[in-house]
Amino acid sequence: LRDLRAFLTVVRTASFTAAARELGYTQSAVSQQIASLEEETGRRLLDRRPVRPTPAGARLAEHATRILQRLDVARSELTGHADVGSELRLDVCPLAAPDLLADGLRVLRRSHPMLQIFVHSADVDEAVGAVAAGQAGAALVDGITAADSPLGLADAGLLASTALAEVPLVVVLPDGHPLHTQPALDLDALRDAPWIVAPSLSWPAIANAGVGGPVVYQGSDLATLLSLVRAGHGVALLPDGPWAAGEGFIRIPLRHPALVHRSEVVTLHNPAPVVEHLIEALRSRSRL
Amino acid sequence: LRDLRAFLTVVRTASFTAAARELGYTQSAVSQQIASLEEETGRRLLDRRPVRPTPAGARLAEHATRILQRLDVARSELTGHADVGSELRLDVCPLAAPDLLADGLRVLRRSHPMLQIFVHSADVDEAVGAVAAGQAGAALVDGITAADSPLGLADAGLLASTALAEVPLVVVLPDGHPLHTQPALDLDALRDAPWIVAPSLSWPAIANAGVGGPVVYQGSDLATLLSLVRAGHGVALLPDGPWAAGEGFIRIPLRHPALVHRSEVVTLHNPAPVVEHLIEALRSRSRL
DNA sequence: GATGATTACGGACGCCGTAAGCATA
DNA sequence: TATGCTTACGGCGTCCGTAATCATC
Repeated sequence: LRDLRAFLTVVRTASFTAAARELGYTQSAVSQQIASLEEETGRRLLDRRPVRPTPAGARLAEHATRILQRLDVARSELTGHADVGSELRLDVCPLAAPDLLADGLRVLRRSHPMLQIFVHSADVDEAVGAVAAGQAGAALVDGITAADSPLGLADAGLLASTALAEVPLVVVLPDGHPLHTQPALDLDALRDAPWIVAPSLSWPAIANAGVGGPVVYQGSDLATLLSLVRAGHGVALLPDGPWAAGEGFIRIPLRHPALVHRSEVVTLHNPAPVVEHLIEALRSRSRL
Repeated sequence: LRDLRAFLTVVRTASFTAAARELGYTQSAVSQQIASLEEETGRRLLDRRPVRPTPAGARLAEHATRILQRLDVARSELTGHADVGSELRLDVCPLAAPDLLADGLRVLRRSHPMLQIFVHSADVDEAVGAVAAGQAGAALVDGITAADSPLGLADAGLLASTALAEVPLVVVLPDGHPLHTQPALDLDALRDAPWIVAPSLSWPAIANAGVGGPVVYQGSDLATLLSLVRAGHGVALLPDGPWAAGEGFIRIPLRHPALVHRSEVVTLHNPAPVVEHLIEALRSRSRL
């Protein structure tokens, strides 16, 4: 039902008028669509002036997003674009296998010299959404999970994902932290620590492992994050690697729970040949 | 798009006529709906005589199933049934926390003496589907996963699930099997073994761990499964517990990968009060 | 009083049913 | 030849746009 699309647009733009313009309708039509939805559900879905979803409306918006996302994907798969044009958008999360990305791009530039590649830095949700919407040809995403377990970023079977890398996790502590002499750490020991979260690390996996405590900063930038750790404002959890090097803090392997930082490449199930080629290049250079 | 519902019904019944009857349309209407879908996608979705989905049609059916499932859930959540009537259907997988189920039912019968409870044995997909369709009030499901990791049975955010139990896994070998003296086993050692799979154990998690080999029997019954193991026809992977006891075979703990058998209870996000009560009873008796 | 959501009403399009056509077992 | 899917066509309902109304900042 196209009412759902109208509803989502209204929620996003917080305006009937703006939504109508975007969808090519009159504001009257949008108003009727929302009224139709509210009558059908028997509940008020939007507060007016300002236009905001009610709790029920927010829940519906969640469902509607997923529904339309899957419709988009279904259409993309069925229309089966022969190949991407002269441009390819690639959404990447900052910590998702950056070394492999460089290799993959090199391969792609050699085999498709005329292809213009837009590398778009994004968080996981944005990257996955871009692939689902057909805006990006592929997404390099990452997250925390158990070894050999998929990240499960999109709805089941919605998108295809290929594992690229799994690296150990390290707890990053400021020098002089009470725990900084430990050879390895359990998350339990840091249960009430102030966590500084790298944006691309899926916090739910950690929260699920029983770690609580106030989050003092949701970093969008690794340098800032590390400087905050250095200043003693909190501790961070990062994939081991060169980006976690520097002065003023110490890296200690995470012992328990047995989690890893995993990178995957996410695409449609029937990607364009260029994208398939990229995936194969990435996969062949992966250690998994 | 109600075309999708028609399409799914046609696929399920393998007949335009039967689908039309079930949906309250004429066969002509259904034919037009399918034609509309095929024109819109530009691909043949069904073979006729016999009526079977083409590969593209099968893929669309997968998407359509999920889409309509989520629509059902959205409607259920929004209409917000005050409470279940005089009946409550509970779908349970055979190995999903059977001890907790017994406790939960006892609590429920005490607090709601007039409630008639239908306990419906089902596999995971069936159970989850029944909850999504509003046919069952809750489902007790199980599967194999890493410790503290959700099973991820439904699409993200579609249903609410609560962890009930996690128990170690044991490899069940016939007496005299070459490996039967090992104190613990890695799955690698059994890579090419003939596996006998308990239906409620999610095979993908095992396959993902790298275990292959032909599956000689997909059991629907634990006694049969164990007798097959006893007869030397294969090896099985089961949650540790009394159901895995008996003569003629031996249980050996699974050491690697670090997987557990996990049970969850799955419901709508806003279940009826009776169901909420059941969940609370289960949760409070759980060790998680 | 202006911006913006709602209500009233008329026209166009889409969708379903009836009925005829056609292919396959 | 019979079953069952497809095509043709007509009526009814749905949905959108225009325009007037109403509410809120």
